[in-house]
Amino acid sequence: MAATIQTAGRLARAAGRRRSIRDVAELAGVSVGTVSNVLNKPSLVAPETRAKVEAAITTLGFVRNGSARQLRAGTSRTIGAIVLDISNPFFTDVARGIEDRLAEDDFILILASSDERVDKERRYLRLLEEQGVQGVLVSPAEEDLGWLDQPRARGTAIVLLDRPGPAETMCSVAVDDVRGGELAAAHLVALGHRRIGFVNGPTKIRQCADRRKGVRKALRAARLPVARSLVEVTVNSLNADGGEEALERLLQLADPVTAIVCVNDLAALGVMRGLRRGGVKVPDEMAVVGYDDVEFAAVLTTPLTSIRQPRYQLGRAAAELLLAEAHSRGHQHEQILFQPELIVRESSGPHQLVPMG
Amino acid sequence: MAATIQTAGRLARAAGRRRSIRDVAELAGVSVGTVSNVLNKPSLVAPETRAKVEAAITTLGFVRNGSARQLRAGTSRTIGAIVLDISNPFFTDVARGIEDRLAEDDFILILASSDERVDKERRYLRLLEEQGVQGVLVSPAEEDLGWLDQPRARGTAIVLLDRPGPAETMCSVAVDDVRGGELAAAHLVALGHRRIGFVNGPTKIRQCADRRKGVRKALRAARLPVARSLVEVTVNSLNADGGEEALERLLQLADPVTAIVCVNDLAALGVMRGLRRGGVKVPDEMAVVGYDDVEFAAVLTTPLTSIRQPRYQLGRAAAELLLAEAHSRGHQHEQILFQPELIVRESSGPHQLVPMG
DNA sequence: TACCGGAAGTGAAACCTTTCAAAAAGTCAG
DNA sequence: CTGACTTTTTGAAAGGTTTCACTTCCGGTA
Repeated sequence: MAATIQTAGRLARAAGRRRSIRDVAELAGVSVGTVSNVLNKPSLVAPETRAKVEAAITTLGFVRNGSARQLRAGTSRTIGAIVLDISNPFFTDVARGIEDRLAEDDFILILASSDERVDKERRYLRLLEEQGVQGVLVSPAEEDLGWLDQPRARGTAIVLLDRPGPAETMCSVAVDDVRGGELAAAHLVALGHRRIGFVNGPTKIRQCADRRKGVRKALRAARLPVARSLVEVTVNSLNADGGEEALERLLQLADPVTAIVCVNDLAALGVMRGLRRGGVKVPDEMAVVGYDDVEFAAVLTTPLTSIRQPRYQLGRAAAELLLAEAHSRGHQHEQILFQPELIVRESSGPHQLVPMG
Repeated sequence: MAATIQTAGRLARAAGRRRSIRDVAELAGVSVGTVSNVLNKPSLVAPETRAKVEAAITTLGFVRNGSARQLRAGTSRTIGAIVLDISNPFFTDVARGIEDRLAEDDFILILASSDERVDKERRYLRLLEEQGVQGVLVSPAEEDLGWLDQPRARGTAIVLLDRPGPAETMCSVAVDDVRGGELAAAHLVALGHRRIGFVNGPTKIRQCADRRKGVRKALRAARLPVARSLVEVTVNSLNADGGEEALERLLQLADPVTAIVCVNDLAALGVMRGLRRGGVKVPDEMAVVGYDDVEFAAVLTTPLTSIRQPRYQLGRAAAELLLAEAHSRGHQHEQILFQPELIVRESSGPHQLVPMG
């Protein structure tokens, strides 16, 4: 698959070692302390001196040695983030939010993906600690958070990402999944639907459990009998095929549903695909609501109603909290819970009223 | 939108400073040199001594100071990558490939997104240099690569990502976009199409220019008159709306096309959406081919034929090259060009033969 | 002229690790 | 018991920056 088309040319690596602050000082005819001041506290240096030093820096192509700086100053300008899966658009947007916020304070982000594996998670945390990061944002792969105690005791600030934290003891940033499920179901109920299908994943995944809770809550709030108005279908793979499979089960019901809530957009896509194949009109004969508001939800032939999470804001807020925790000594831990948003599109139209059983 | 639900709890930061190798040595009753050896060359240390030291390390919760290590040893285990846009799935997959390859050699990745802005690009490169990275993978925002000369002269290894490099002088990894365009068009020609629409973006974007070249090449190879068999439509925004807009123009032609190649999948999605709205059947009345093979291409109601790029492999190869360049002194620069792959799905069916003009 | 005070610049110590020459300890043959 | 090894441990130097107590340099005032 790969083809090397060219292979030639010798490495032309610069001969000498990297220039140090001492070389700059020598060329500029000042002491090392002065060069350091030009770099860090320019206001303390006379303009002409500063100019001389800056000139020396450019002619030599001097680049500050971050390790030495960090070793001496004892503080870095890096933050780590350990996310569950870097190729998940959710975390990509979160990462972007983190990065943007950090850039404002001239921090940089070291991003690591744990692939939901505890061993990688821990290895990365250790590497980040060694790197001397000011703090780490973690979206933990497991329920148990005990492994974070030691690093915290050592002074590494930690903020939980996409996971509500144990109150009082640490900072966390998450989105209210219960509310999201509630929004989706309440929307359908408001449209007149009285029998709703819910395509869910395994409830040992927190998100699935929470969203389910929200869906049931919405029905109860509308004084609908949950047992009769909600048909739950659980699939193991939360993708389009899983959705289509779930749909088949829902269509075989004696007492059919008129609307379907899916725990994510990929599953919703499968449901919509199946409906089209079966000639069921969306939204006239079946309303569909997804979750996540992924990129393609808006651009489908029948645009998909979905629940949007403030992913970018989540990242920004997490970074904000971490910077605060890392900087100020007397810090109050905060648990921030973002609210998801219902984005109504064509896939959920008003239900043509049928005589209610 | 955000609501703080809890805010309490005082920071319980460990009192003392971080434990150093000296503390470990003292507790274990050995010299610092021995502790260092346990950490770096355990085979040199007698088993009992090693055990004592390891015990001391765990009781103290010692974490090696990476800055000091790097300062002294002169070499880090970090690699930087500057990509155009971290929220683009293309780069996400590439990043994953990079990370996986680096992990094998116990390197970690510092990932930065330039947002296609030259200033951010340069700022990040500087920060990475200061961090003492062994090398940097760059997908440059601009044609000009002069700004990479200085860092390279200073000894920072650089590999171009998703951009064929100037031969001989540096390593690069890219995907053959000309070939991709060729594959798409050749596929349609093979199906019997003799008049093909091409929805493209501005040709100053390299990818657009290259893919266009490939499309034309395929037609010439089939001995079709390019002027008559190819209808090019250029849109500025390469998204679904752009695609739908381009479709409208194509449908108004006196001599209509029977197939459409789109320069990316999002545009293809717009085209398909417009076709469905207009009641044109895919693939019977119009074949559609996209480019990128994004996640949703396979799960649409009419799955989309597309061109797949070996993104993960691209990342792996880039990391491989960078590690090689950073390690071995007498290094031959390599330009790797990956070949894209045609993924045939339902959206491109055989063309029902009409009498050829 | 002598002295003062503030601004500018200096230079050595400290940060924590790795490295390496050399010392110490242990092993074995003679 | 000695000498010739090998294995293990030691201790101090080195790496580049920041920090900070000091010195130097000035213009201005008494």
